[in-house]
Amino acid sequence: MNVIKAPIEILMRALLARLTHYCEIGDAERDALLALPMRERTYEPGEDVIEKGDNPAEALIVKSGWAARYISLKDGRSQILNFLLPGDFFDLQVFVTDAADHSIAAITKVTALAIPGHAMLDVFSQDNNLGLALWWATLQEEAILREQIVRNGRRDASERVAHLLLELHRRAMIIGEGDNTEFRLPVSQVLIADALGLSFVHINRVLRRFINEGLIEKDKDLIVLKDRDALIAKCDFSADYLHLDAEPPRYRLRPLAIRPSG
Amino acid sequence: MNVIKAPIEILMRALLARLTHYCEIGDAERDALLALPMRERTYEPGEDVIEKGDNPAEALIVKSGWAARYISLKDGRSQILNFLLPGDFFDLQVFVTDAADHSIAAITKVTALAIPGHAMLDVFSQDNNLGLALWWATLQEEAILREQIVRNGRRDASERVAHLLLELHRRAMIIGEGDNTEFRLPVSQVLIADALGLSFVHINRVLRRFINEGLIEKDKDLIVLKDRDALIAKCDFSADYLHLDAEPPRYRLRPLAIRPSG
DNA sequence: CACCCGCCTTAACCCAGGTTAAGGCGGCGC
DNA sequence: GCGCCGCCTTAACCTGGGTTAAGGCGGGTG
Repeated sequence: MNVIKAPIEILMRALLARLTHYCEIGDAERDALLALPMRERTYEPGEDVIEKGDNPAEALIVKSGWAARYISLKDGRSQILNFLLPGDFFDLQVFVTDAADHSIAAITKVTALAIPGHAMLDVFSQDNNLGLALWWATLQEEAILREQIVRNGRRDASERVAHLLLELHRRAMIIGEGDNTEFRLPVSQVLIADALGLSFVHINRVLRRFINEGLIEKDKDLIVLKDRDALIAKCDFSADYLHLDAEPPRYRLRPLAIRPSG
Repeated sequence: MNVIKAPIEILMRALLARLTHYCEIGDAERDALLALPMRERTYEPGEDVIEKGDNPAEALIVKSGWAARYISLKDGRSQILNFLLPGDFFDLQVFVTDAADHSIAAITKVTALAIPGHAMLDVFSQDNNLGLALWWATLQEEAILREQIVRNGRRDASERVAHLLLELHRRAMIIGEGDNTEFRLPVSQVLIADALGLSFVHINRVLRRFINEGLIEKDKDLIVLKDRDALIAKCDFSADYLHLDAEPPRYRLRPLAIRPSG
C-alpha cells in the first residue's frame, strides 16, 4: 500500500465491507476497484443528491453519511422508501433507465464516490466476483423494499418502529458502524415517521414507551438496544431478508457487458 | 409461420407484448425466444407457485392468469407485494440468490412457461435488444414496488383503491387485455385488502362508494372505469413509474453472460 | 335437493393513530 | 445578547378505518 492509494482505500472501506459480505473480494478485486476513475462529491443535510427526473451519467456510492430514497406527493406528504448507508448505491439503474422516478436526499452530510458509468460497468463485468457482489447488493435492496411494504402494510406502529430499528442496527453493523447493542441513528423522528407511514407525534409516543419499558435508550443520535430480544419478539424480526449469508452462487456471472451505443 | 410454431407463438404472445413495449423486438429476437427450450406448467387458484425458501432452477414467466407476490406473517396477516400479470417474470433473481424470501400464489388458474435458467440467460445475453428489454422489465417491477410503498404509506383508503385500479388497468392494457375503459380484475376484495394494507370490509365500503358516485361499474370481475379522469384526479395518478415509454438506451447492454461454475 | 363455502354487503361499535396546539431546549446567525 | 429554527415532547380531542357480526347470493358437490 503506497501513499497515494492509502486515502482511496479509506474511501472505499465501506464499499469493500459491503461487497465482502456477499463474495470473496481478493487483492485482484480490490485493485480493480481502486483503479476506477472516481471523484468525490459532498452533499449537505437536506440537499437532494438525485432529483426525480434527473438522468445522471455516473454511478454514485455512499462513502459516508446517511441518505434517503423518497417520493413526494403534490400536497406535501412524502414517503421514504429506504435509507441509504455507507456502501449503498444511489442508482444502479442509471445505465438503463431514462430519468429517475424518485429522489434521494442527504440526511446527514454525505460524501459520495462518483464513478463514470462505463468505467464501473467495465470493472464489474470483467470480474466475476465483483459482478456477483453487485448483483447481491441489488437483490438485497429489492428485498429491503419488499420488507418495507410488509412492515408498513400489515404491522402496527410499535411493530414498525421495532422492526425498523432492528433493520438499521443490523445494517449499521454490517458496515462496521455500531456494536452489538448500540448504533448511531442520525434520523429525526419526522423522517422515521415518513419512512413508516405514521405521524411524527406517534413516533414520539412509541419511542417514549420503548424507553419507559427499558427496551431502548437514546442520547442524541445514539440508540442503545437495551433489550434486543424483546424488540425482536415484539415484531417477530428475522434478518433473512437482508441476505447476509450469501450461498455459493449456482452460476458464475458476468453481469454486465457493455459497448458504447454510438 | 408454420404449424409447429403457431401454438408456441400464441404461448409467447404476452411475453412479446411486454418486451415490445420496451424495445424493438424483430424477427431475430422472436426466433431466439421461440427456440428456447420450455415447458408449460399450470397452477390452480390459490396454489403456491413459489414458496418462501424454494430454490427453483427455472425461470418462470406468466403465460396466462394472474398471480400475487406476497409475504405472510406468523399470525396469519399477509401482505401482497405486487400482482403478476401475463408476461411478468416470477423470479428473475433465481440465478443469483439462494432461496426465495417471499412466496407467489396463483390467483386465477395460471399457466406459466418454465425455461431452464442457463438457456434463458444465454439468449438474453446474446441479444442486445432482448437483454435490454429484460432489464427494463426488472426496473419496472422495482418501480412498481416503490410506488406500492408510497401508496400504502401516505395515501388514504380511497386514494389507494383508485390508484391500484388505475395501475392494474394500465398494466392490463399493455398486455392487450381490456380496453380504454374496462378490464377484468379477477381479484377478490380480500386480496385487494391484502395488497393495500386495509381490511376487506373497508375495501368494500370504498368500492361501493365509487360505484354510487358513478366512478366505476362492476359486474363480477369486469371493472368499468366510468369516470377515469375523476379517478386520476382523486389520487393524482401518473403512470410515469410504469416506465412505458422507454427511451433509447444510453448504452447497449449485454446484460448477463454466464458460464457453468463447475 | 340440501348443504357448504367463498365472496360480497351492511351495520354497530370502537380504538389506534392522526391532528392541533403549546411549550421546551439547543444551536446558530446577527 | 436576542430571535429564529429545527427538533422533541405532551396533552386533548377526533376520525378513518378496524372488528365483529349477521345475512345474502351463487356455484359446487354428495
